[in-house]
Amino acid sequence: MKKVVLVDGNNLLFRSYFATAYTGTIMRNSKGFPTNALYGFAGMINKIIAEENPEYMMVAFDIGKNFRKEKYDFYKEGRNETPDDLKLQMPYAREILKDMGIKYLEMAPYEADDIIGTVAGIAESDPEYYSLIVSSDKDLLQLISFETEIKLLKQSGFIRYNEESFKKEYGIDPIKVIDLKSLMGDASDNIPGVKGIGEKTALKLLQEYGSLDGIYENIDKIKGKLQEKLLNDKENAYLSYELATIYRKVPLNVSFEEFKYNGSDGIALRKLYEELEFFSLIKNIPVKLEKKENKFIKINSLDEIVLADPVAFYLEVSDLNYHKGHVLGMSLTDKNNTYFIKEDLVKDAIKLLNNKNILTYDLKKSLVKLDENIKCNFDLMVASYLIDYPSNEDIAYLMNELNEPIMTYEAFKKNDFTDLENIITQKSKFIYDYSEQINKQMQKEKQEDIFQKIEMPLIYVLADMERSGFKFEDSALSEMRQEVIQKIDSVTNEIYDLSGTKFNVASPKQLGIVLFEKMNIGKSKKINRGYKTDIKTLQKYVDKHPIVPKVLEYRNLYKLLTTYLDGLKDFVLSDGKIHTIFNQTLTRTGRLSSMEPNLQNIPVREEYGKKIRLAFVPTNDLILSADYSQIELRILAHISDCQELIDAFVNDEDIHTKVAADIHGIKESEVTKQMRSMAKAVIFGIVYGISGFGLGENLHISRAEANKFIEKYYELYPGVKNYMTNIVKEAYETGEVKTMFGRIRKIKELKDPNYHTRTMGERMALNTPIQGTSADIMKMAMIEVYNKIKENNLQSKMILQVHDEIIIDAKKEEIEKLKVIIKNAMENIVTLKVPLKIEINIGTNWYDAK
DNA sequence: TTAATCACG
DNA sequence: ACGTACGTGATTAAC
Repeated sequence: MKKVVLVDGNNLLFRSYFATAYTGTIMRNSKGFPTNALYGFAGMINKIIAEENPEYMMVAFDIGKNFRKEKYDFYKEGRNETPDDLKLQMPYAREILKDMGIKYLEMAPYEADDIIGTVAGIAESDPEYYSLIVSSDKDLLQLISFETEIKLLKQSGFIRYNEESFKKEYGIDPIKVIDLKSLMGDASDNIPGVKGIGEKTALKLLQEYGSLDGIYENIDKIKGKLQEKLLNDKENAYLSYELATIYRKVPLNVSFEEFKYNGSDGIALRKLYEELEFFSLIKNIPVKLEKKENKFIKINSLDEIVLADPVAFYLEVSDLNYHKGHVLGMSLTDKNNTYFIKEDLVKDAIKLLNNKNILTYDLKKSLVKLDENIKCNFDLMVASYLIDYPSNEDIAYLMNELNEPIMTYEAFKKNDFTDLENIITQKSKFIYDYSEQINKQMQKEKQEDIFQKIEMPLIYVLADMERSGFKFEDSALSEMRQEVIQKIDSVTNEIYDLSGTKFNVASPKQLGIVLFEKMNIGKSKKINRGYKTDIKTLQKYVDKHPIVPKVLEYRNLYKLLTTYLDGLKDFVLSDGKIHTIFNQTLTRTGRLSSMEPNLQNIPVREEYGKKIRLAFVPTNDLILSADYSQIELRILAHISDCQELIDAFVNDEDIHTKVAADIHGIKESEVTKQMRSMAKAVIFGIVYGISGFGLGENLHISRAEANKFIEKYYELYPGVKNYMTNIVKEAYETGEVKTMFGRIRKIKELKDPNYHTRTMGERMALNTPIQGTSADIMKMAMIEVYNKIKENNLQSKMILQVHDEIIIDAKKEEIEKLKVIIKNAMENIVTLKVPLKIEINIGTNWYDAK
């Protein structure tokens, strides 16, 4: 028998609306459109699908006037008007269902209950089908029969009733729910029932006399007050009977085949979820199993593979962190065939690609995992990144964007990689089919140079760095860890003493209440969940109350402990090293990012935290660090063509001291430390597009004073001011900005109607050419350093990049050679109007290499 | 899952 | 009148 799942759509919508609306503020998308009910609704539907795996499914809604109301004015009277915020969402519930591929029905003047009752009735008369009704409305219990079950939703979870279990619990036949309701009434629907009779009494009467008619036929046997109540309200009882009865002859003209559930239209549903901003749901969109032919050859031996040129390959690994995962399989596609290659043949199969034009997605993953030198010409992930297409580590995002729906890696993994062969062969086929199109687009947008000269060669460099890893000696930190734990303990106790209360200091919410309500140490901006308690806010009161510096100390120590002392050791693999993953296709400016763990934010600014770096040690002999000195400012001087700044760099002046001297109109020798650091803040702020307000906040000076600084700066360096004006203007005209080397960043924010968003776009326009050019230069330098190390047959390894710094795990006898190679590569990789300058430091660990 | 916080350049 | 410094990732508490 085939199961038909019948869902009470209105019931689900109301439930999910009121589940969150009571708090007063409801979920909305960024345009302010209410979405709370829809979010819950979509979630519930997903859950039903997951739990019931329905072959047939239908959702019923109320619509228009209903006949009960027409007949009895009081029906559902007194019920609160449906909130506008919920009404607005109702049409979208239908849209969601449509895109999910689920049939829905609505027909005035009938209610959802009537439609469900009718359909369940049809199923009963057809031996092929049986029904499962999903709702939290007990009215529907009357529909339970030998072929109709109900999943009654509760506050959490549900109870499933069939004929037997219902009888057992209530002691009456399901159909008698109508009689029950005619006696007890229903406050929410304003069904009167018999006054003074509730569920308990009504059930007892029905168990004894069978039905409403039975009760009145035997009314003489009922004594006293009860009899009086029943006689008084006899008319209401029968009226209630009529109202409570689900009408099961709605003139629907449907067949069960229309209810067949075949999965969602992934593309349309994705679009809709994007509009509603249900990003978490997008990831789990169940994908319709494509019936389209996905022909591939599953090979048992490599001899079966005959490859034309070019050929696309795709490698699937069992974990997004490929350092941890293992190879699941590979697929190859050429103009004739697609092959599936099982895990044990992968390493040999990859050799068949020698001397061919190779296309793939995420080459770095394959290089790291297979440890083979694969000469690949085209990494679709990197190419997509350059033209602002989805370039997630999961190819599914790009495929979905280009209307080749496939389940996300997350869903695939959750599904234990079921259907591996089918899924991954689709991926290599996709790479084969779409690479040319993306390549053309890349050429059109003039990203070819960045792609060929920077990003593709960089993949090999990064793969090697990731594979090398950074040796981590956790034992070097054991003393520090003990000390930090002990300090946290004592600081916590001091905080308890000073505040007179015990609470979780790590909880911003609790801390806010203690500081700003209980102790009243000052004022703080109220935010969503309480008071703002970040460093900037707390520092205002650092002298006001001794608890404040203690809280700051706690925070500092807690961060060190959780993120670094405890956090890092979990990433040490069996080789005693930490292998990060560099994300090459994530940032909007062209920088890299590092994750699992992030090795680009290891403490350095504070002496104590910096000691974490003691644990990062060489596998060779020494750690060598080479960092660009003020690269972004040099780039600013170059692209703004500001002669004063260019001269300062050419003459190797201390730029911050010079600017401080210029601003104050004094000699450089007269510049105080404070003046210098203020100038530094101004210079950095300018690069970020700071306002007088922001600078003032930062330097603890008035906004007017800050403005004066900025004005003065512009006056002294008109080229910079000029650059800022021009780049923003250009960005507005073209909708994008470029780095010196032509890398594009599109800035949609500039077209946003929101003022705040637009000004943010302006600051991006201002900053990106600088940050991005710096990233380009560093990438080129890395490639050069890497090649030179190879050419010279050195054993030393580049292992890390931190935006303006590279780290080498160095052999001590290679140090002098390395210094020359690195200095030459980094300083001369491009020629600007200003010199590029690096500093090199060497130590026996990362801490000492500074 | 999201917000708050804080580590880095 | 508005809101107020660019680019990242990890952890925890709170929802």
